[in-house]
Amino acid sequence: MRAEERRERTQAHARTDILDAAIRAFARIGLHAATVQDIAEEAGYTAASLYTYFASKQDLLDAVVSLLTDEYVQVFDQPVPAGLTFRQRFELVLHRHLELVERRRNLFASIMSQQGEAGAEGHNRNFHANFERRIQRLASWLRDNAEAHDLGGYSPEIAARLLFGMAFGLLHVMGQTPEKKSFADYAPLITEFFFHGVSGKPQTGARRK
Amino acid sequence: MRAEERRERTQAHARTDILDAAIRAFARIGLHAATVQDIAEEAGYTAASLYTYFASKQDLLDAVVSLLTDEYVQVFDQPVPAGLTFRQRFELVLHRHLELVERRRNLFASIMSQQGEAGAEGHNRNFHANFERRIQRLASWLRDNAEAHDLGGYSPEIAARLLFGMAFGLLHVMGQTPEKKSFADYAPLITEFFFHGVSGKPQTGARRK
Amino acid sequence: MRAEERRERTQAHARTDILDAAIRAFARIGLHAATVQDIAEEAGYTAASLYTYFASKQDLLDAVVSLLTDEYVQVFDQPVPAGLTFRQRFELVLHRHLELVERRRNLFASIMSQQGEAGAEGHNRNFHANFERRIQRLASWLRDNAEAHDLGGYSPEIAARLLFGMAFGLLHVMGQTPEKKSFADYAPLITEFFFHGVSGKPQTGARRK
Amino acid sequence: MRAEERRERTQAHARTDILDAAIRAFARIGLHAATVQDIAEEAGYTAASLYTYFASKQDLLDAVVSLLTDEYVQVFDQPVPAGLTFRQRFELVLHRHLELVERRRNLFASIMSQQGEAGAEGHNRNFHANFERRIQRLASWLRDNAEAHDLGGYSPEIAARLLFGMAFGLLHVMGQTPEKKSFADYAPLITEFFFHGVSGKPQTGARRK
DNA sequence: AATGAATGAGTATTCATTCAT
DNA sequence: TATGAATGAATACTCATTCAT
Repeated sequence: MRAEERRERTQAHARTDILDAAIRAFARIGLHAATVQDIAEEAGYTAASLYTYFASKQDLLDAVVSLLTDEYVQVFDQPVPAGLTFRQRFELVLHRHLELVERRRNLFASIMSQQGEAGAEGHNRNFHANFERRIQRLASWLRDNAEAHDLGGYSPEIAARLLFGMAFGLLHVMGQTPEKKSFADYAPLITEFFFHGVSGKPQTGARRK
Repeated sequence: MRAEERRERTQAHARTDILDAAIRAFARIGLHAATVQDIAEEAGYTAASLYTYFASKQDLLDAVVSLLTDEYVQVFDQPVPAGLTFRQRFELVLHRHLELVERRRNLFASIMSQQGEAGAEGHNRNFHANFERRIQRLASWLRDNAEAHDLGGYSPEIAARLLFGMAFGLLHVMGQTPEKKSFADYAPLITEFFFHGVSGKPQTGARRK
Repeated sequence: MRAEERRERTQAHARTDILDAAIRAFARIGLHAATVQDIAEEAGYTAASLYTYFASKQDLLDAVVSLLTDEYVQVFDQPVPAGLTFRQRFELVLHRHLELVERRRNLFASIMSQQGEAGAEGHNRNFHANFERRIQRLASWLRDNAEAHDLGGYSPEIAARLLFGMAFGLLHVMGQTPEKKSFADYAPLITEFFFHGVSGKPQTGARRK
Repeated sequence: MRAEERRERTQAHARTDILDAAIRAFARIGLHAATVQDIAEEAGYTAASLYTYFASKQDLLDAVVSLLTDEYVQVFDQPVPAGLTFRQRFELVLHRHLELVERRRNLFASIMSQQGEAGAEGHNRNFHANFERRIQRLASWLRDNAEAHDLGGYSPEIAARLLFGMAFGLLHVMGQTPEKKSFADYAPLITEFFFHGVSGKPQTGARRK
């Protein structure tokens, strides 16, 4: 039946719209502060209507987190030009990720931190699972792309966590620096640091920003 | 008047007790999930009584965050043995910080992430301020302790954020690793990575954990 | 037009199907707990579709109650063998009624009690009316079948209410008694009690169950 | 401590007040229809305040049902004049019960019927338990007061259920009869019927009402 | 005729906060 | 100073009902 198909697609579209709206609402109001009402308004629905598409607020929240994780993970599947060195591939992928993070800035931080929270087991299980999904995908990418010596003996997973943390640490620079440089512009800095730490070839002259 | 002094001291003592209780409650129940009731119970007071010492829940929360930041910042003032190299001093201070973080594990993550949250301006201003206080103190320590070339051209502030992030990134390894090693045991690894990134002297043989 | 007739018959058929489903749903889920959704599912329709056949949930509920009352009332019109005494006819009709009640067990109790409820006038008016219809039909049957002395001076209506109540009172024995005897099996006991109370010819030996 | 005692008594008093208000609200609005809001208004509290005294609406409802059952059961412990026959004691106790039922009219019916409802197990368990408590207490009273032959072979429990049902059946006469006779005035009629059914000494002349 | 989708009006419950005692 | 009691403002979620397709 065509009708059914069309309906399904419309339904899926509505779900997507709502998820997008939820992301905006969460980013604007805060992951905790945002009420179902807020999300509904952002989406142009009434609160009751959201329950047509999501069983509960938690369900909606889980879907958002999964969506963002999917976005992140998919970056690894985007093609990269042939002939690049490991470091070049590294920086390219990092750059793409930082662009993503920039778009979802507020949420990224929220989600990162959420899973550190104690409390009602259930709530955070999903946050944690998605965080780990990111880490594991990044680790697996490292495993696939780095030669044995490229990681200098660090396990891909540890390296992934360190890298993830570094990006997170820099996230808060934004808004601090007068020149509104894009967050993605930090890709070279992070890359350089990842590869050589502070002992990389010390820049003579001006300090690196 | 002595009486007044005594009262003040008693009052201050009560505040401290409550703050400690709040920290325990937040760690156990979660920063968001913990109610004033929960904190009061943990402190052996009634909820109403807390308002004798704190103007609002937010006030209490701010005090907790400040307290934790104070703890962190004070580590820099603890004496270090003379004659250590920069890297040795670095690792020592880092070790002490990781011990601190470990003790406050749940809260550290919560607070880190909190300031990423958007939302009702007021709520997070304090989180952000305290986060920055940590960063700035760390940066200033780096400035005071590192020779120009020690940071390889990275600004102390950027270096501080990167370091902070790295530690945060590793925080989640805990509970994953079978051997219940202390979080502070990661000090050498983080130090090594901070100084040389993955390109440090590549370990021949087994990968570093 | 034939088409119109057919349509009407189909429509009536659908109504009946829905009513049957509603009865099942009410019995299974409870008169109050059952939602329009529940009834629709039981009937194989969607909730919206029910509104093609019934103006409102209340309308549907009223129809259910009327249907059950009709069932009850119709028992009086079923033929009884000739030559029976009043008491024999009484027990026969009672037996048939108890069979009916048994089939609709859960609902009978609900409806009995419902009309005792106060509340939004409108809701219960119909419950009450149907209850009274049962009482009046039973009273009229008693009037038609009992000789003046058969009711010992009790007005048929009072007798009807007492009889109705007795049956209701026993309804809750079910499930209590280990032997899963049919509810209709209580017909002789109720009959005997109706005619002689506890002072009927006292059974020597074992007590009656 | 006196203060604590006084507080406890005040608390108990408030609970009682609320229960009374709840009984009024349930009677006026209906057992199901009454919202926490309604009950609170009737009690002169806000809805939130009720949660100081009762953990949930269900808790409050259970307390109401228990209270009414207690009232009923306590009647059996009231002294009866010495030297009365079984039948005289029976009618006296019945009379007192009918007075009680009359005062709580609407609720009695609601509660009677409630336990017949199917649905979410938990909800009705308490209703059923309290109903059975009444039956069992009545049955035990019959056992204690009736000589073996007084119940004509009926088990006390069955007799209790029949009696209970009869009263319930007559409950609906009220409001029908023009003369606003008290419900308790039916005690003699029910007693006579309980002892002899319709075949008691047939009244010559006018039918009994 | 049937339904997916949308919604208004609830509904119980929570919680930070106030205040008289 | 400490608290029991009271409450206003939310908040997630439900459900009967409507309506365009």
